[in-house]
Amino acid sequence: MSLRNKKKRVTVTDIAKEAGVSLKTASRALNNSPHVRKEKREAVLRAAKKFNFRPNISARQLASNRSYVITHFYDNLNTDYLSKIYTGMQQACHKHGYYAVAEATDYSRKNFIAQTLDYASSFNIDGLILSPPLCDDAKLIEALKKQDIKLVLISPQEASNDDYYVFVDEERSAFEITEHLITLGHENIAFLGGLKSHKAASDRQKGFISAMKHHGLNASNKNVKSGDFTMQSGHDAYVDIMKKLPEATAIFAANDEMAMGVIMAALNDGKKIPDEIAIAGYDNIRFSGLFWPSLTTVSPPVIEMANYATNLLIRLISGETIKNKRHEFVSEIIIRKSTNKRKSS
Amino acid sequence: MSLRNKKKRVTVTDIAKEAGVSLKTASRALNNSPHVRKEKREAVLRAAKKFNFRPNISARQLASNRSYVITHFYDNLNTDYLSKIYTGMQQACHKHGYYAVAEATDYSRKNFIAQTLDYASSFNIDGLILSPPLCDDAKLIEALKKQDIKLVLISPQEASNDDYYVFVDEERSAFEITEHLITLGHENIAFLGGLKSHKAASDRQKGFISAMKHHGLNASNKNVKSGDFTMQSGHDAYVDIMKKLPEATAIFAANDEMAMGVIMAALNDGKKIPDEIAIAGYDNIRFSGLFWPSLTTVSPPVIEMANYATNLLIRLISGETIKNKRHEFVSEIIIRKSTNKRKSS
DNA sequence: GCTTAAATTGACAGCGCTGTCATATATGAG
DNA sequence: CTCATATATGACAGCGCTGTCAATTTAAGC
Repeated sequence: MSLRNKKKRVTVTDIAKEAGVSLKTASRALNNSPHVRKEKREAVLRAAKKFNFRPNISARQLASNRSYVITHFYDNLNTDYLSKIYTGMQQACHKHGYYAVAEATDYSRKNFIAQTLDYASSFNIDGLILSPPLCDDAKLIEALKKQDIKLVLISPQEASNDDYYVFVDEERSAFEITEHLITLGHENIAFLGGLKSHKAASDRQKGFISAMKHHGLNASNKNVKSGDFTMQSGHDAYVDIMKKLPEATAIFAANDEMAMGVIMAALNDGKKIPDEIAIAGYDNIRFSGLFWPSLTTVSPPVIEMANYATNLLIRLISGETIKNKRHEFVSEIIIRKSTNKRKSS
Repeated sequence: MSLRNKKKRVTVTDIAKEAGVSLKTASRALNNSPHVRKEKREAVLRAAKKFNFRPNISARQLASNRSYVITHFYDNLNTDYLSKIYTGMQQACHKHGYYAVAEATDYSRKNFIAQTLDYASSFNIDGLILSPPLCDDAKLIEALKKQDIKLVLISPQEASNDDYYVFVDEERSAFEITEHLITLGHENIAFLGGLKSHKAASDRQKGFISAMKHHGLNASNKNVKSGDFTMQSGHDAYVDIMKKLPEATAIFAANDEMAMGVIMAALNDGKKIPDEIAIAGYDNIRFSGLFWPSLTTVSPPVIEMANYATNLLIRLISGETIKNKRHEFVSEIIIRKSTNKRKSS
């Protein structure tokens, strides 16, 4: 059994001595407790800085019966998305001395809820971030709450009055990117949507339609197709669109993968992109910037959302009462090489 | 300050009582210490199971002056790769009661090493996983070792005699996937390589050439091009290849992104894939399976590598002496829709 | 200035576990 | 069967911090 070299650690006791206060007062000052006189607080903070003090997280965990661990439960294979969430969590956790952990779960498993609860309690998790699809499982959420585990949801499909959550206005972004195409001079624009059951997809479609109407453009059945979010379906949709709406000069797909499928079909069809046909996507997956031509798309601020959610969670764990249960984010429109001014033919 | 409900926790003391042994013996049994008689060990384990005992990690951390945290330091934007490493670490950490943490660093920062050391010591990290490019920074590694932090490297470019590392045989996989093309009947195969300074890329090129030679096929300058790993460069390379080697019926690119660029250029060129030209890539990025046509490629077992590396690290932390410093992995060839039998024209 | 309430401070115990070291028990050699 | 050696076990302290609660100081009211 080898042990880490016992370099003498700087402890709160050392800081307290240096600052001329008691252990407990030093602890309070270090933890931003409001019940510390200003001069003492400053003395403590000065001493901590001088000694380059780092609190021992394990000791704090043990004494306070909290884990200082925040876990993101997910069941999702989109590593792009997961990484962004993790990054945002990390940023927030760092600042407050928490650990961020990401935990894959198997949503389809029979006793999923029981296993999840078991995990959360055995690791003594303080707070949980839930992303789709887990954030829409009312039973899971209820069970977790019963265990007194704090929760923040990311992009739930249904807004609940009881839950804290962050979300992004999909309709607005779809409106904006459609408007971008219109501003470029496009008038015959097709929309390629996703599954109807998917709320985000239908929000995006709403945004498209209202932008078209807002600008006095046509948005009938001829302009709107449905895919299943795969590249293949984007490819097939292009063929279909060109049959029914050959005058189209722009296509807006409800996700990047379909947009890429559209691009490939268009190239295959001998069209120049973006000059003969402009193509926009949605999501800004990592590959969108690497694709060729790079894709104009909507970029949801996932990192910021996760950061905000984590901060919120930490405040909840600390016992703060927070009125505002929801926080809205706005996506950024990223203009790349797949869209351009309509060339008058 | 709200506190977690104090449900009575099951502690080692409870287990010890139930099993009729001392606290310490129970602790030993629970930790697989060899110095426990069989019957007592079994009694303890039975009691632990009966009470559904979960050790309190914080207490263990505090008492043993170890953090039970393993961190992956990286400076890499490839979220696919990072997620896989994290998954592998998680699997291993779970089994041994460790926490897995992933930490982005900024390698280009001036005082990078100092900051990294500071981080590692303040979080009391027990062990570190280093991936490219960090795993090739001799100075960093030396500094870390001086702090008595255990290290395992993933895929370092240079094999060191002092370091523990896992790696994958790139040359062999490139050989195999080339052979796959040859078996399909292709004879005029082009290779699209990467930057020469990149060891993996040149290993892949070696594999290609030796497979060609092994089967008595030509592998001259005409067959070998260089790209820069981007999709755009794959596109450009296709045009170039078709100029110099118009009889080519297959192209093997040293990474998936270039392979996708090749596919797009080929489609644009009016070629049917895979019937008129077969295309293979390398890396099996997430998008390879979603691409259309889906990409035949080489899939390095990143999760397994990270899992192994983490297990190794945990053993090192526990003080085991391990002779074998290196462990080799073999990639899998994944055959999808971008390659097929050569159609005799 | 005196009383009362509020804010601030500190002494102390103890979170649940492991390391140390002394003690007890088993095994082997002769 | 005895002594020496190896192996197994347990008593105890203490890791560094926070919660509790009582003691002290300060502010407020009149």
